[in-house]
Parts: sequence; structure tokens; C-alpha cells
Amino acid sequence: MVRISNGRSKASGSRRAERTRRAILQAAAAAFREHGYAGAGMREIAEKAELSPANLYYYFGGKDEILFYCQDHSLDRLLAAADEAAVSGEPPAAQIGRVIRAHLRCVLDELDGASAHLEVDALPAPLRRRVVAKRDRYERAVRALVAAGVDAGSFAGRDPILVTRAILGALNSTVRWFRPGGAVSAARLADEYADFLVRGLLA
Amino acid sequence: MVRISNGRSKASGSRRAERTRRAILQAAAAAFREHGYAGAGMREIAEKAELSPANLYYYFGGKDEILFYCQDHSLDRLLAAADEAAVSGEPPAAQIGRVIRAHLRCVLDELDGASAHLEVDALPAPLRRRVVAKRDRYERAVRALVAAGVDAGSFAGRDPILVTRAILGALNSTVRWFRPGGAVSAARLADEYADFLVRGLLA
DNA sequence: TATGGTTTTGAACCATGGTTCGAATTTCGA
DNA sequence: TCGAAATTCGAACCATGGTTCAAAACCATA
Repeated sequence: MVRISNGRSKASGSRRAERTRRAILQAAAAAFREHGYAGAGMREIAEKAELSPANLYYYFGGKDEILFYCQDHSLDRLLAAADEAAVSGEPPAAQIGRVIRAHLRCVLDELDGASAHLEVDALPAPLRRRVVAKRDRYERAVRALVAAGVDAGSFAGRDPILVTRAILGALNSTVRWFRPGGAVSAARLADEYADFLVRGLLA
Repeated sequence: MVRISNGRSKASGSRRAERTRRAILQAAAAAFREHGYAGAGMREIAEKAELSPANLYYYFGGKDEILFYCQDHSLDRLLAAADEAAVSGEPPAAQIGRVIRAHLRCVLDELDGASAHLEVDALPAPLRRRVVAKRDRYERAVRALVAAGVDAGSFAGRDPILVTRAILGALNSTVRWFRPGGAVSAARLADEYADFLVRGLLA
């Protein structure tokens, strides 16, 4: 494990290679969400991506590196959404609502975003550090929005750290039971969650 | 796997046997929380329980059966707390607050309660059915309290199913980051979470 | 102390699964 | 079309980890 040295492993050039890279990450994310990191096998990931198990090692250094890129990619999405909300100029409640909806969209609609925060401990130390650092950056960004609302007086004076973790915990746990095509749509879920959680913040 | 036939496996008699049974469950729960079900090894569980790996099979049929009893035990605790709140005669908001605090106490204070809801899919079908049934019973109990508040007009008219899942998701996710002896105590966490989540319910 | 049941264990078994390797196949510019 | 680079794969390697087994150690009772 941990045979990654530079940022990109080999084979980052061609257009086609980049496509199969994406396909692998998507297949892996689906497998991770179904059986967890340790439970999902390379053979299963290969089958979902429609190529041989050995071929995975042409694109990635190993199983852990696949998990790393899954998490890293979805964290980039989340961070972008949080930054976008922060500069929107809307009132704090609307900003948080934006972030909640964007977060759920990332986690539920896009297949490869589910394993963003789950199973960080499965990564070897150097990769884990990078993911944890990025995840903390996202958590701080959300927390800053909460704290801004508290300072402005529109939110109740609760601990922003705890409230932020409660919100993120509620959001991330949706991947455990939500299934596309089920009784509730992702859009309705996002609306209800946003209303409920934002209401909890208000003074 | 699934070599369990009757409710109790062998060796349920002596007082001492029952003690080591508990010790094994506690050690296993700690290991599961640390590395997940698939990630935690029987040798690690044995070491934490201070006995040999082979000895585990004198008390339990296998790894999956250990997970089953972990989940079953903590679900009993949660159900008892929910029932207790339901018959308290307090207003809905106070009842939900009670359940939230009890839930966090179960999940954070008692070491063997952490893996209650996580990793249900790891169980073989027959055991999984039993755990899922009990877990659903608990979720319905909490949902009934929420629905009662909505009907009484003290809660906003949101979907009780989604709101309940949001609450339980926030509560269960605490085991991912909470560590006893850390910056925040379990009691303060419970108070903040209860205030925040109950406030989200109010009309 | 002798005896039968309970409890514990070291060692090995065996399936699973991540990984490697060398060759075959495909791709693509010259 | 030719040949080098990129891509794919079957097969095997090997460590890990759940599990089994027969024998030893323990413990209560007669």
C-alpha cells in the first residue's frame, strides 16, 4: 500500500484513459457505498467498471488510492458549493439552506460522492492526512456560515461546532437509506431537510 | 456462517460465562467502532477481551453472531428509552428531548452500543431480518412521537418520516467523532443536540 | 485425590482478496 | 502498413483472517 508518490499516478494523458479513470471511480464509489471499503472487493469494482481486476492497477496504485480519489473528488465539489454560498450575499439562513441542498445533491445524485466522509480511517496515514485536511476545511467553511448567523443575531447562540456536526451528520446519513427511484425524491428530501435544519438554527 | 439455531448459543449457564460474554461483546463493539465490521479482526477482538481467538468460538457461533448480539443489545436499550418517554405524559417537545438525550447516552456512554445501526448489511439474512425488524420498531416509536406533535399542532407540518431520519442520522453520526475525555462532554453534547433538533421541529 | 464437565488454547486449515507479472491485444502516429 | 507505446487480461502469488480441532488446563464436586 501507499505506492503513490506524486499527485497523479501514471496514465493521466489520453482522453480515453481519463474516461476509464472516471468510470473506475464511479464503480468503486457504488461498491463502497454498498458494502463499505473493506467489504467491497477489487474484483467487484472491476466487474462494475467492465474491465479486468488486473487492469485497475494500470490506473491506480491500489485500493486505498481509489478510495482516496473518490473522497478527494467529492470534497472538491462540496468545497466549491460552500464557497459559492459564502459569496452569494444572501442572509445566513438562505446561505445555509443553499449549502444543505448542494451537499445533498453531491451525496445523493452523483454516484461517486457517497463515500466522501465515511471510512477515512481506512486510508494509510499520508493519504488520510490530505483527506482529513480537506474535510476539515469544508467543515470550517460551513461552521463559519453558522457562526456568522449567530454573530448577526439571526441564529440562536448555540455552539457552532456542535450544530455544524449535527447538520453534517444528518446530511451524510442519508446515503444509508436513500435509494434513487424510491418513495421520496432527492429534491423533496433536500427541501425538507433544509427547512428542518435551518429552522433549528433560528433564534 | 449462520450456524446459530436457537436464541442463545451454548454456554449461557454459569455466572462467569455470562461475564466473559459481556466482555467479548464490549471488546467487539470497540473494535467495530474503530475499524468497522469487516475491518476489525477476530484476533483483535480476542486481544481486547484478553483471551485467545479460538476461545471466542466457545461463546459465539462466529463473527456475525457477535455483531448481531451487539446490535440487538443496544436496540433493546433504545426501545426501552423510547417507550419510557412515550408514557411520561409530557408534551411532545419534552418527550423528543428525552429520547434524544437517552439515545446519545446509549450510543456514547456505553461502549457496546456504538455499532447499533451501522453495518446492518454485514449480517447474514436471517440475523439481519431480526435486527432490521427491531430497528424499524425503534424508528417507528420515535416517528410516532414526532407525528403526535404534528397532530397536536405544536410541531410544524413536516414529513415525520424524513424528520425522524434526520434526527436519528444526526444522533448516530456522533460516534464517528466523539471521544470520551475530549473537548466536549457527552452531557453538553446531548443538551445542545436536543435543543437544536427540538427547535427544528417546532411550529 | 479422583472424576466429569467447563473453559482455554496453540496450531493448523482454508477461503478470500489485494496484488503482481508477463504476455497478448489494441491504439495511433509516421 | 509498420512499429512503438498504450492498454488489457489470465493466471498465479501471497498475506490476511475467519474458523476448526484435538488436546491441555481449570474447576467444582464426591
